[in-house]
Amino acid sequence: MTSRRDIEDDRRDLAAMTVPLGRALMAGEQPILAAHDLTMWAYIVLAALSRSPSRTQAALADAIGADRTRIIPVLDDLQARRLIDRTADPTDRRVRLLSLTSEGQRVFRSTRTAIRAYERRLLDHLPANDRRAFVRSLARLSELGWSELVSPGGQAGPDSPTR
Amino acid sequence: MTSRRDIEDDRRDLAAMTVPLGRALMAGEQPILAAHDLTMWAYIVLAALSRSPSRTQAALADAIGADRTRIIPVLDDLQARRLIDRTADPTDRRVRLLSLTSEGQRVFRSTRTAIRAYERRLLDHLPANDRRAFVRSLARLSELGWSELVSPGGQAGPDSPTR
DNA sequence: TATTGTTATACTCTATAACTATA
DNA sequence: TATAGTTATAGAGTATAACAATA
Repeated sequence: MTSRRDIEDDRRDLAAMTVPLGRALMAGEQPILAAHDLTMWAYIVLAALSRSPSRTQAALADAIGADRTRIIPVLDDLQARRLIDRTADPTDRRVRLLSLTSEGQRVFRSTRTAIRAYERRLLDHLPANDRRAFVRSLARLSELGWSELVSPGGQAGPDSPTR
Repeated sequence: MTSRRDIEDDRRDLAAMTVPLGRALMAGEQPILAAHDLTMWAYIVLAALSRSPSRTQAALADAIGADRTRIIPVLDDLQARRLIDRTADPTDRRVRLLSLTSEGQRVFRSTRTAIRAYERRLLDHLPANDRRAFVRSLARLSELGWSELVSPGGQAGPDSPTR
């Protein structure tokens, strides 16, 4: 007879399930983002600034796991479209203070609402209990931080990539 | 008072949690794969062939969501190391029959065992119930296939990428 | 001298197109 | 002519390095 443990172990690796799922989720968001005239990176920036304004671009890049140099064209565009404010700090003119404009907030909220509707349709494939546990677990693992994810309970492990 | 629904909706997007988790899982597997002298793609190929041998390279590429052209150097290497058999089908000499050698099976199994141990340490961060529900849900969603993931219950949606 | 932001360059991964051989 | 496999090339996305401004 086959034990419960054997059954559970007969599955794909977590990475082999998680990575393609992530790609599919990004692809699923794509048309929604396009309908709101946002790129993925632009949306990520708006989301980060909606959580909290940022005092430097480097801090923002760090918060979203992006390279410092890569968000610059994104910020240029968002600023030109008046979705973010980006002003030099008077007390340290090297620094750029970043925050959402009210229009930026509006665009972000409406985009996120559409994305949540998409996610709800997707999660409908799971029974209600599992659905809650799944989202909760995902959130929990996401909070862990790079090094604990890469080598749980363990030593150093490989460095975090810039993104 | 805040409703349960509001609390649940105050979270990151699924993609924003899933994609970084996937990257971390890949990074976590990296040292294990290196210790077994395998690249990620080599491991993916071994895993696919362990599930079922493949009659053509194209079918294998398709099964693992890879480009036909990209697995070729991987197969060259695995063959040179006697981890896979790769012989021309006598009935159609265009075709390459692919299967694991017994050494390939051994390497794959021992690598997967190490990866499972890593995953277990990681999943220890979740309560036992959630852990089971999480893995079960991940498996369920993974079975859905690209188009259902991208536009659940919906229309066409963007094409699947080659990988 | 150190740091923020920026620009220019290089690199990695992936996809596309062109070629060979079989059918 | 169509298909499997292969090779060579081009493209996207990303990271690295060098630079200007400010502290």
